[in-house]
Amino acid sequence: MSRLDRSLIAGIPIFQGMAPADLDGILHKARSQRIAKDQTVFEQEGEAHSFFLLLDGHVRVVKTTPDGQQVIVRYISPGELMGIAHALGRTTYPASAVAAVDCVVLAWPGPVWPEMAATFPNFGAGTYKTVGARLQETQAHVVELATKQVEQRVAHALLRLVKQTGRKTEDGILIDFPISRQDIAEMTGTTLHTVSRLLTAWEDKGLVKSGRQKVTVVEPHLLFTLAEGQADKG
Amino acid sequence: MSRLDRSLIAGIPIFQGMAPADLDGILHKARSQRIAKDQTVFEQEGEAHSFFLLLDGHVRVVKTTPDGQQVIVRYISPGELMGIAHALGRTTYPASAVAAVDCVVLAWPGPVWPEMAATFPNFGAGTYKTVGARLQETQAHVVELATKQVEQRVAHALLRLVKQTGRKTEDGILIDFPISRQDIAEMTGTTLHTVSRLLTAWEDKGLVKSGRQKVTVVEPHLLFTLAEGQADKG
DNA sequence: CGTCCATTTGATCAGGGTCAAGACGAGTGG
DNA sequence: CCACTCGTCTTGACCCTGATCAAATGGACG
Repeated sequence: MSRLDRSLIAGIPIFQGMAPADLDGILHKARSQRIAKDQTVFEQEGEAHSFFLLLDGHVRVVKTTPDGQQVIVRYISPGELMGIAHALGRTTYPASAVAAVDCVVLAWPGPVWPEMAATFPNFGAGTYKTVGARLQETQAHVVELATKQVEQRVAHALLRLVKQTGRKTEDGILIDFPISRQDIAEMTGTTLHTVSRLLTAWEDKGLVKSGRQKVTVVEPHLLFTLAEGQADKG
Repeated sequence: MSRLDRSLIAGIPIFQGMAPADLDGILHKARSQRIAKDQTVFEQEGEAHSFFLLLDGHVRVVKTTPDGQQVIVRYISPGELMGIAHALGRTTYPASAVAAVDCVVLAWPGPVWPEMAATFPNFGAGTYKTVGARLQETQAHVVELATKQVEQRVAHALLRLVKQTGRKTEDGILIDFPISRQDIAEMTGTTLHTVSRLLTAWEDKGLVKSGRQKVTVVEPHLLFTLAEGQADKG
């Protein structure tokens, strides 16, 4: 493996405020790894030997039920940690992480986590803050699934993706990695058929443009009003 | 306020392995507080001035949507922490906590959290482990909402409550605090009507016995097979 | 050019939400 | 002690959202 340059991680929030020598020390413990599209970074139930930082690409975190159904828990963007089971006192990964495109990650052996957290308090605190933020998001997702209609959930999911990974194009804001109807269905607890029907309806209304594994949001604001649309069951 | 005796907290996992003097030090910073049934321990969006340990009673943690719908995120049992927003880098509570029965809690001012975590590493680690465990549970809840039928979700919810707070009676295992059909509906993303129908159906089959704000599970194992019952949408 | 996968779209239908009444039981005030 | 009230629970009727089933279309890629 080649020497890793500290510029790789200098700009990442969780390493903010560390001395160059510290960054080098952290990188020294890491190995860099490429993950081809559709390959897994780590697998649900697998021994949690490492934790990871995504340097480039997009990763989806997926939980699979015993009967084979899948739920996409979240998408990871560059600069985010993943597989931090160790920080939570777990020894196995609770979900799988699949590269949505070719990715580059840094990997550290799990056992160095406590060491790093002790040596660099900001890193430890940042990790916990990440975990806390994810707990909030996940709880918000529970509320959404429990109280909102499918249309609102799908609209919200698209808006979240746009915010997280949107790239401006002449048509509108493009979700910057390949995403299928099936993927959107697995994020929102519905079926690809329903997602397809919603997208074509929205396309007719000019809210989005979409194609094969591609979605562009043309009118985020209108989509937002749709996402907030009135209540339902309960 | 009267002096707090260390026996109050000596048996609680998160304080395990601390010297008596440490326990006294921790208690010295706490105040004890009674919360009458249906009163809130803390409120969603409110300034997170304190964090809490439930000593006695049962508390439900509730998120309310802008349009007034409620979702019960979890029930807290004696010995568990709640309102630990500070540990997650938040300044407001993300949910409300309501006493399901008359309760006794210990409360610490939020700002002492970092101090306690630094002084008692086990306490800090224990808190994070709690947060991690809750993240896992919440993600499992998302998967359940996204992939399971209402009947299975309600069955699971009852089994969780039985495991958490069940008390053996001659009829079976009683959920040890008042819980309404509406409460169960808010835990599972359905309506009180559907919960009522399910419970009467189960009662006819001899799986449960239930009454006003009271549920006893007679045949946990049969209920479990029902909860695991085959797949569905997706 | 053929194969495979993503997508679309129609038809059907059922799970469970909504609407509407009532029954039941516990607590309250007279 | 009784009447009343309020909140919980039950139950029936109806119907809508969205899942399921089934096929066909259309790109992408080897």
